[in-house]
Amino acid sequence: MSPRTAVQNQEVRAVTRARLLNAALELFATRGYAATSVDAIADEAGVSAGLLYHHFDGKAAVLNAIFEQSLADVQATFAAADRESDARDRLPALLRSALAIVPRHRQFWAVWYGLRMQKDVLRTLGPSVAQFTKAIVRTLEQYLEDIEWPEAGIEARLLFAQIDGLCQHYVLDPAHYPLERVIERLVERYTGGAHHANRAH
Amino acid sequence: MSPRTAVQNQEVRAVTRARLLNAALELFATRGYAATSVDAIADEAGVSAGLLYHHFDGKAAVLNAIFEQSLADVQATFAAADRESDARDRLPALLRSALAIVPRHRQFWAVWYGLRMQKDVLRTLGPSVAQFTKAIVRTLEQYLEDIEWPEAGIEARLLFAQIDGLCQHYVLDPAHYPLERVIERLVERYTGGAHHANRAH
Amino acid sequence: MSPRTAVQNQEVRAVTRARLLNAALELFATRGYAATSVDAIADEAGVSAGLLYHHFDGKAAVLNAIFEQSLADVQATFAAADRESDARDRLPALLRSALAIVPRHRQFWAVWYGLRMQKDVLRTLGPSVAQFTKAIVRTLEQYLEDIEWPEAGIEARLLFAQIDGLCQHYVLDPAHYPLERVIERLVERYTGGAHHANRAH
Amino acid sequence: MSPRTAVQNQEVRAVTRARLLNAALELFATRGYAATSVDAIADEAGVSAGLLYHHFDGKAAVLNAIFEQSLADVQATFAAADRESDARDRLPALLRSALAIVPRHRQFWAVWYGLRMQKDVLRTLGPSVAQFTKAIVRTLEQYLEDIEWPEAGIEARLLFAQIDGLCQHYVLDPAHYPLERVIERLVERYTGGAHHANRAH
DNA sequence: TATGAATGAGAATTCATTCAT
DNA sequence: AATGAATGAATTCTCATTCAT
Repeated sequence: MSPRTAVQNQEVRAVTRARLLNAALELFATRGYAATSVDAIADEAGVSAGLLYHHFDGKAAVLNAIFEQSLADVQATFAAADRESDARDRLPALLRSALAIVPRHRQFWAVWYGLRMQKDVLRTLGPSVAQFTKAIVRTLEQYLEDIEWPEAGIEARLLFAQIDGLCQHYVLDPAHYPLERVIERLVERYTGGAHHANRAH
Repeated sequence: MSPRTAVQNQEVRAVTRARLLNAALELFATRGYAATSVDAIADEAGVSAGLLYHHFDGKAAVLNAIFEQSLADVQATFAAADRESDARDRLPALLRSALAIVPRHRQFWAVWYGLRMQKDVLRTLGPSVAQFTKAIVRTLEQYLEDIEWPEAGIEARLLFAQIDGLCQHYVLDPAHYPLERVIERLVERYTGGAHHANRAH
Repeated sequence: MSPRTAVQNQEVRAVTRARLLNAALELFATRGYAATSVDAIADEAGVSAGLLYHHFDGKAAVLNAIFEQSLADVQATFAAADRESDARDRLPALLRSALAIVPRHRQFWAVWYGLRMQKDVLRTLGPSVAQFTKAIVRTLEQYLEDIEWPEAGIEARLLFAQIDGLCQHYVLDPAHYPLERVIERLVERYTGGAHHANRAH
Repeated sequence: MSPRTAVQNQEVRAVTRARLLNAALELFATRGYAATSVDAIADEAGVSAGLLYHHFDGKAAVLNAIFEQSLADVQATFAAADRESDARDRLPALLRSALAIVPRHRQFWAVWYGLRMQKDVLRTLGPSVAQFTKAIVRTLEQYLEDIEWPEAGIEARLLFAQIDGLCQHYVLDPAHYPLERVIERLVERYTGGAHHANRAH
């Protein structure tokens, strides 16, 4: 009774949706959310602007979908670190998982860093996004306390600053940023007797 | 026709210009550059939108002026650290100067962090802005080499990540961020035998 | 390919068509013709928007079909009054038939009253619709002349105004409008010696 | 300090506003509210579409302004009838004032009649508009009771139906409608001993 | 210097309609 | 017969910018 089968339709829809999301992600990342027009997204995706509205309620909904998509992956990865049985392994695991996440979601991070200063936009993105930053600091602080790092509260701020900062610097110039070496250096600092002796020599 | 003297006019001009810049800074910081209208800036400044065009060539020029204003101060402050005679004092001086700069230019940093992922905007801001980030990393690397820090290249990345990251985290929540303590912790890490022992014990 | 017989298909077609017309009537009546989208009609009818185009040439054709459907009934009812053998019975018969027609076509009247001021829409609805109003006045005038009502031309205007007006007022609030009593009052006025006493002479 | 004087500006603004309102009234009346585009209004007014938004919040606000403008005049005229000292004069005064109002606001009535079936539009027009019809019926009923007309409640419905209906029929064809004679006939009916003779006895 | 009316280009969004299946 | 993905034109609205005064 249906022209295409339901499955075929679902596939077509999924493909178009993915193309729109990719196009939007690309443009939001390079031009910024506010400076990207719906027309430009549709163009980049190779479809008409009207079609975007069959898939999303509007530009804001596209942004939302991007966040849902990427944050789910990010949180899943962080959750994996949390399942390490030995407390000493959690921080390295988390740091190394960042090494994997950041390049995989390079454009998403560009969007995120371009928006996170604007509270009105964040408000439209649901509470989990707004709390994202705070949640990470709390996790880091817990990990540091678990390995009895002194002044864990302050150190957590510094550690988070390092992760956040290097993530951005990588995103700004992924071709040249020595992400792996920087993260390994970071792992060293927070590993084993590392907090007794800062250098591995 | 004009009841004002030339000098009075100059004063009025300067005041209006400053009001426009402050208004723009405030709005760019909270709403983002692209999402801020010229009308909104003029409104916030308490003048007509038309008047903005007597002071600036357009919205982009206002952004430019904001960068000139703030970057000049930032660079002057960093230059002061550079004049420390003892190489060991330069890094602490630079870190502590950040402590002063960041709160003073809180809104500027919000604008900067909201824009720096967008290469097209940066291009309109002149080459000095685009090179800003790289220049700082080079300076940091130099300072670390001066104190014979091993792997200064990688460490400079981490150090910059920390500075950049904490600056943003402060800007995101200035009321609660323990900026001073975080920076002092940072100074400790990079002072004296600090690179031998990461903790102050 | 087709598991239905031709007869079954015809039945299904008729049902779908009726559902579409009902849905359109409902929506045109409450939102107005121009403000009702084809999608909304299809939704309300529980079919896809595409299917509407298998039954009608477009949105305007749906409106046309609604008019054909309802006007046919209206004119048939009025024609019945015309067949009264006694001239004195015609007017009461017509008035009482209105009592029956109006509630039966409540939504149609809402559409009609919402559109009849717009000459461009009327033009697309065929000449019979445009002449509808004038035809009724002529009939009323004839009926009044038949019972030798003085100034039948002017009185026909007033009588039509009453019919038209009460029809609208009923449609605006069918739950509370005392349609029957109002019409009976109207019948009284135009019955028996009423028009002798009715004038101030 | 201002380029044009404040008064000059006010005049220019008022002129443009009036042109927009006239253009909108004209188009709403002939094409209907929903079918009239903002572009068409601006075109008809001889200004750019953007300018409309310097004067009104949007299309709905234009409609609102039209209602405010016309309803104020209508209600003022009806209020004048209410000030007649002799109860017997009130109804004739009200009827004759309609004779004056209707042609003066011909287009407004076309808009009103084209919209009043759509409750969602009315809701945007403020409560006074929604209650407009009911308020008139109540007034008419009161006037009829004052002159001891029997069954004033039902008669008020009929009287209102007549007024409303003839108003519409006039609006539909102002060039040929014998408005004055119809209203005089109406005045006769409700004047003097008419209501004694008017009943079917 | 300053205003604010005015514009035109472009933004987001809606919608009647088509068409492959 | 029926679906729903897709389109393109139109619609509402925003906004940077100009200009007469």
